[in-house]
Amino acid sequence: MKTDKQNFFESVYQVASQIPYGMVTSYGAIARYLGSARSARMVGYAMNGAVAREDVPAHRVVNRKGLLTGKNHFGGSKLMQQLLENEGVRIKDDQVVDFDSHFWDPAREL
DNA sequence: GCACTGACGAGCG
DNA sequence: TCGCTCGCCAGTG
Repeated sequence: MKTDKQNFFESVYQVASQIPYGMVTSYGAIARYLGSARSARMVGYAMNGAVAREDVPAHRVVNRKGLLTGKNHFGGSKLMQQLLENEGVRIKDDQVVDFDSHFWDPAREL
């Protein structure tokens, strides 16, 4: 609170909330957009609190391999997969099908 | 106050 | 080409 570090988390939430419908991005992409390309782990950590926020579609954020690494944090169910499939994103073996086509780069779009 | 962990990513062997 | 290790940054024990 009141710390600049908090701004980092807020920035992650804002970027994630700007992800278009049916699109996905990676932690590293967001981290790079924020200026800390090597802080992808922090982005994932920030998403931990983003799940509690409806304004932040954390299910649209996956790792650079398109793997739903965070699905385990979505109540321990396949909710994350279902949410993505509901948006037109096909999931195969916990991985985004045609990830490259659904990839949304904040640094490029924003 | 120190050390380990963690929804990752890139580099090196 | 595949697998392993190191780096980053903040939070928690």
